[in-house]
Amino acid sequence: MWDDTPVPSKPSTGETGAAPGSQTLLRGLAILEAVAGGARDLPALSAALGTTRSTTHRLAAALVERRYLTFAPREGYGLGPKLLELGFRAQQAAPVTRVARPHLERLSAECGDTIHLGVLEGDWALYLDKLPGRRRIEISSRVGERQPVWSTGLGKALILDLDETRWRHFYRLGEARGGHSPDLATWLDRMRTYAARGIAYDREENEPEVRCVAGPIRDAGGAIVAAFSVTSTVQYMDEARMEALAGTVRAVAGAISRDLGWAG
Amino acid sequence: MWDDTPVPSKPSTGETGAAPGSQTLLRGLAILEAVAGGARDLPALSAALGTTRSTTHRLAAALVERRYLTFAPREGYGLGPKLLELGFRAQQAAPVTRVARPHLERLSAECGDTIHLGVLEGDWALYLDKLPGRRRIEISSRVGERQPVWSTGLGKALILDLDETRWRHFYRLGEARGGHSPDLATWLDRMRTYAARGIAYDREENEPEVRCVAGPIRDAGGAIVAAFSVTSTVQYMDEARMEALAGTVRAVAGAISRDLGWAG
DNA sequence: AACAAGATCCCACTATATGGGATCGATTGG
DNA sequence: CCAATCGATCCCATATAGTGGGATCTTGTT
Repeated sequence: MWDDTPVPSKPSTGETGAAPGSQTLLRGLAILEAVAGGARDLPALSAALGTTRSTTHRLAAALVERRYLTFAPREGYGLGPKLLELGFRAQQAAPVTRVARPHLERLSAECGDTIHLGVLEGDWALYLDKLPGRRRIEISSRVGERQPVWSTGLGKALILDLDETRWRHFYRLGEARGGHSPDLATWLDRMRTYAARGIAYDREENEPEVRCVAGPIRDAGGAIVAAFSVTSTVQYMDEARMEALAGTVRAVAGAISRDLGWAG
Repeated sequence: MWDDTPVPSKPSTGETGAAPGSQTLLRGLAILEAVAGGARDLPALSAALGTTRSTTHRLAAALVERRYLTFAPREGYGLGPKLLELGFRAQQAAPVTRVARPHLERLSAECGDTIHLGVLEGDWALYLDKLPGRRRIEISSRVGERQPVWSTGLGKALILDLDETRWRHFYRLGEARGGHSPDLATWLDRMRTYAARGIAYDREENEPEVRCVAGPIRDAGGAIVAAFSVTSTVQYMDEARMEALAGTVRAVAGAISRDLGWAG
């Protein structure tokens, strides 16, 4: 379950990064994403792609025929069952998801907060699963999406075992794309604390009002292969609750890890 | 196992349904499905598509670049995070799934059998969700897949409210594609019983050894919008257990329906 | 070190996708 | 009730975008 993001190395042909030779395929995928983004009818799709009705219609029709999209006369286009199937398979491909699910369900029922499960994919934290939680607040995150490692509790839990050189690397990645809240020294200092306790926090460092507690999941070899986080707004997450959650999170993380063969 | 497109004996009219004009897109989708089917490297993909290395590579590269596939030097291709995201969204698009999940999780924990959630899509039962269960037996079904209505417990639960004319229609669909176990009269008779009790069974009618109990889920208007089934092999499902499960299934079906606004 | 297998790149040819426009069906409103 | 509108679907001449053979590079194997 690894994937490194290739860095565009050809400055000659322009910055687009779009390797030509598959226009039709890319347009088809763009349609999928446009529909996921809420486009319901042909004009909307044409606008999103910048193609004519004809072309858009032909591609959309092919996607419907292959069940990647659904089409209903009065409602327009929707995401199709084939995506359900492929998405489900992609999720099952990572054994972590299947093993962690029941544990996280139980935790979710118990604490009522939003729970995320994720892995390290290249320099990013990739969300594999999400359990919404009972509160009416909506945490804006999506399964399949990438988040910066340095700023999220989940990301920090994923790199708990790495050395300081690598920690700096992740901090620098964040620096490159916009200002940080904490300076390097503070951030490293916190990471050291998190590493020592085997739990990572996020105290509104990234998003105001949003706090979370995250724990690392280890495989049989003891390596961190995934992490999960319990997220809520500050009103449900005072210092006392975070401390209490730390214990729970550590216990659940241990249970999942043991299911993966971890002996620690 | 395969999503087959039936090949007509007479290729005169080109009945394949493949609307030309999107070869590249269709090939790209075929790659996705080949990878889902286990193809790991370029030669395997080329063979599955019947295209040259070049073409296959270009399409696969585009899919990797768009995160629909992953590629790792030693492991080859895999389904990518984008599919996770789209699949998750497709699932959330049906509110039933979200509402039913917690109830089904609880039921799953309680009974340990495989549970399916599905809706009626045209003349088919479409699987929306699947909870594996604790037994080591594997029920071969996939989320996003379609099953015949007439032969599965889930399918029969979906059409419980329809009239006999429509029942006959579904029975005829099955007849067209291979022999039935029960004759029409028997089948209709059973359907009447199921309808009267508000629960559908499948007593190895479809697959030997496989039995299930299925219940209908109703929306605020009382219409059946989905159904779920508890499936197991006959060794875990004697008559007594089926009777016991009927009560549980009816209760859970009612609870989910009430969450959807049903007042019954 | 030479070999083998797979991935990646390149380029001339043509099969393939493109978009303008015509058609058709359903909704809206006058 | 008919006219106008909007969206979906179909058709076809054109050139553009995709194809595949082969060269090249990378990585693991004997």
